[in-house]
Amino acid sequence: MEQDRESLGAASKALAEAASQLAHALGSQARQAADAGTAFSDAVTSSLRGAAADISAASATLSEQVSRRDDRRPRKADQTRADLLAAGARVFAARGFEGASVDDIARDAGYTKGAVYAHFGSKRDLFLAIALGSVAATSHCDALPGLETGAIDEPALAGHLVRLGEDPAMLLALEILAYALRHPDDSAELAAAYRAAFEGLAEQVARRRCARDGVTDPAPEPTQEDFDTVLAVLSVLNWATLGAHVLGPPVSAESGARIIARLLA
Amino acid sequence: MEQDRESLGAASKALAEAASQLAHALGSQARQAADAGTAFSDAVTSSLRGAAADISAASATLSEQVSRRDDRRPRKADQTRADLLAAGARVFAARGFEGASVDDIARDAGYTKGAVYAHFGSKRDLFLAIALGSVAATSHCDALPGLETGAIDEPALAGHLVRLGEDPAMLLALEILAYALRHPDDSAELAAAYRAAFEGLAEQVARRRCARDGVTDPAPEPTQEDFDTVLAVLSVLNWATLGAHVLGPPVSAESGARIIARLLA
DNA sequence: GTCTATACCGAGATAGAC
DNA sequence: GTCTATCTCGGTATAGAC
Repeated sequence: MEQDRESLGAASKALAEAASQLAHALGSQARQAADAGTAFSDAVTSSLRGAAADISAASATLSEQVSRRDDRRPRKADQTRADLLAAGARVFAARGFEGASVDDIARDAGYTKGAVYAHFGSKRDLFLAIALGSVAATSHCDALPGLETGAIDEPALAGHLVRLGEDPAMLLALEILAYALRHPDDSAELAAAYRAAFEGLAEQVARRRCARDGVTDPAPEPTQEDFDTVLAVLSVLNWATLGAHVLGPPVSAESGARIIARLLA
Repeated sequence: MEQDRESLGAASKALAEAASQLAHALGSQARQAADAGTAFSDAVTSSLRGAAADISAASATLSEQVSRRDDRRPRKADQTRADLLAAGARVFAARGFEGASVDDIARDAGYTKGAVYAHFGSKRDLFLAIALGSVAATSHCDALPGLETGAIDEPALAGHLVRLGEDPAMLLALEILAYALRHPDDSAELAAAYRAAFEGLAEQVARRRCARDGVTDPAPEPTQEDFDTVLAVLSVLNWATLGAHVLGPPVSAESGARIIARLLA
């Protein structure tokens, strides 16, 4: 079943990556036009999130959704592209952007360097494609079990955090953050993807608040306090799960779960 | 005045680095003996914290404290060593461990590679010395203005977070975390330093709690909830300040300040 | 589209002059 | 202690066969 999750994740990233290329194109245009590019970016990222949601909804009919036209050919290229993206996610997470070599990634995917440069213009392009796909993928996922229903099961949450801590995607997220901080030119599109994930969580928190207060609003506007809460939850989600690996007790998934429960009370 | 802070910081790191070498030696012994090395490590780290506290207390008589014996010589070597450590902190923060070259660091300090290898056995050794010094230095510093007194000045806290976000040391901390996660063999001594910082903050939070409740205990034992609070505060301190750089509003220092005030209420 | 071969450069680390 | 010169290796990226 690990294989199932793997292939599904790879496909998910492939779709998100396709959308990211659109984002890249739009981002470049907006930057060249030198006007406020946020309108463009936000439009793109909302479509990104929509695509990611589609994946989780209809995983069976995924391949048809990816290729809107020309469905007859076997489309071998998309498969190796997805393989390379998945391998890149693993290797970049394990060794970082500078530490990972293109050869490592190609071999991990079962190909050679030539295949990588046939699909991506450079190591940087490959990383950006992976990063955008990764951020989009984490934005749609059930970030916190039982967030909107109102019942926070603390042990279940702790288990969720343990799994998160073991997930290489967390280390990849750390590397993406570091990359964005060190490469301001590339950070704009990454930021757009992050913001989409952020606002999605804020809406969930707003709904939770309304449910708690007995207000029936299908799409409440998140308040400043909701945004603060999301920032706190995400901070703990990221920092505490990784810190637990290095530090051990008293830093632990259980501690993180208690804090998040406190923040959402 | 930037220079003053610079030279003081360099000296601080030099002292902490001297203590770190002791920690390294002890750590190796403990690991070879294959018994629980935590007792050794904790003893070392508490001495580390003591040394760091000394720095902030008596910055004027610093050079005498560093060299307990043989005070007559000019000790040029210690100066360049400190220069290299300070330059390494800058360059590692800016480009990461793998991205930074030894030549970059040497040039930033005003020397050449030869000087680096005259003082440090390898790039890894240099990084570890810097990492241990950096963690120890942040452990003693006034992490949060007005933490123990009980009055949290939210605007002042926000200003503090803005300065933190601009501090290259935050990016260095990110890199140290990534390095520790990717090099388990080296993470033990880093974890010890981190734990010392963590427990120092927990004690402050415990004192704050006692002050709030009207209990007069000069050295209260931190509770589990205190540790949770520290984890949350540190998570926000690290993740939110860095995230604000990439994302911009609604992720901001003000948001982080509000959260921390909420956590300490 | 994927491979092999290679150009080209910069990395970490060492040796020996001063 | 510090520098210059150099060794060796592995990196990104490209060219061209198949």
